[in-house]
Amino acid sequence: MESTMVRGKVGAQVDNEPEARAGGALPYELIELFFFAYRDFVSDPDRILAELGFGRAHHRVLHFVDRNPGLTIAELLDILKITKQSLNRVLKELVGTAFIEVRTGLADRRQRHLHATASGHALAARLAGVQGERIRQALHGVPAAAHPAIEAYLTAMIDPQERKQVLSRIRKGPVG
Amino acid sequence: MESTMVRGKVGAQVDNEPEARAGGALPYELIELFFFAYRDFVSDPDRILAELGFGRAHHRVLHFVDRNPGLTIAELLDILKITKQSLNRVLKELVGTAFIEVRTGLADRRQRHLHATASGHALAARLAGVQGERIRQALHGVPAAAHPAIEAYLTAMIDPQERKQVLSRIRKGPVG
DNA sequence: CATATATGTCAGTCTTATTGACATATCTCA
DNA sequence: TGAGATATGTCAATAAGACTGACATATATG
Repeated sequence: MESTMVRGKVGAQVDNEPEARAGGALPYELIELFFFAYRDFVSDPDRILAELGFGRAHHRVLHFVDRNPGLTIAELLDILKITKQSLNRVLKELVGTAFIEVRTGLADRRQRHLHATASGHALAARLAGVQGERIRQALHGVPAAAHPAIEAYLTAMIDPQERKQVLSRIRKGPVG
Repeated sequence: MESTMVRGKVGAQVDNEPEARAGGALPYELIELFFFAYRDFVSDPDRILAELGFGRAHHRVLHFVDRNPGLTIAELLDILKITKQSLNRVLKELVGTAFIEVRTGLADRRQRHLHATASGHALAARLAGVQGERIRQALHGVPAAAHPAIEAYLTAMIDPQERKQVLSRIRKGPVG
């Protein structure tokens, strides 16, 4: 009943993974924990967004615009990995409700630079707040010494080819 | 107010979180890492599923049925937190393609007990395999001593009210 | 000027989810 | 036994979020 290890290592009675053997038991616990953890992680913002008639797509757009002021359409599409048609509706709604502001590029007037407005930033911060609160309480039950390992683990879960780009974007610091 | 006959409670207490802070900067890195990590985590199965004309919904159903043989419709709905109408199409397709088998309950003939077929189990194992591989390589870059902390962290990210139920479901062997 | 680039938009489709309303079989209990 | 309650199935309409394809416009660049 050691609560932490991946289960089934010596599970004699159940032969539940015949063709699964690619070199050991599958980490079912971590697979399912990740699923449930992520679901609850996004549920907090979902409730707030629903009050405003927004969905997760709005959250993602607002979040990355807030974190990367001046982001262009193309950059945002690259981050979100969606098509411009998908982005369009959501972005139009966020602009229409004045949570995001569009400024024509100065150097290149074809570009659109996106910025969160004051209310956009407030909403983004509120959404990040509830998610941050969940993270904070989760970290609370874990030795501080292990916190870097958690970050390292999540980082290593990202596709290697994208990892560098994602990290540089994440760590680029807010507002500026 | 919002629940149907099928859904469980969703209303967590509102954690009023006005603007930014509460006791420090928001953990933006972990917020974004979780987002990107989860996206890539599901991308591997997505590719396999696409070949078969299936989507994520099929994956989830097949996964939990495979892991919990004999699962009833009601139990599955409780795990997935979707409506029976949503489940229906997906489940019908999985049954129609013989990845899942339905058996009428013996004790209670109203119930339907779901089982993965041989091919269903093979597919489930293949999907869990690619996800497990990603997890394994991610764990590789983290000191083994910190592995329990990662599991503890993910567990703590789950809603407290659900945590116990989720854990018992995850750790219990196949129902048989 | 010709072409490439950045963005916008129209139209249609798909998957996954929703709510609402019923239908049917079966179990339970008074 | 008969009246509900329960477990599941199904029809219909709708929505969010994504997609492809095609085309339009403005601007930059060589």
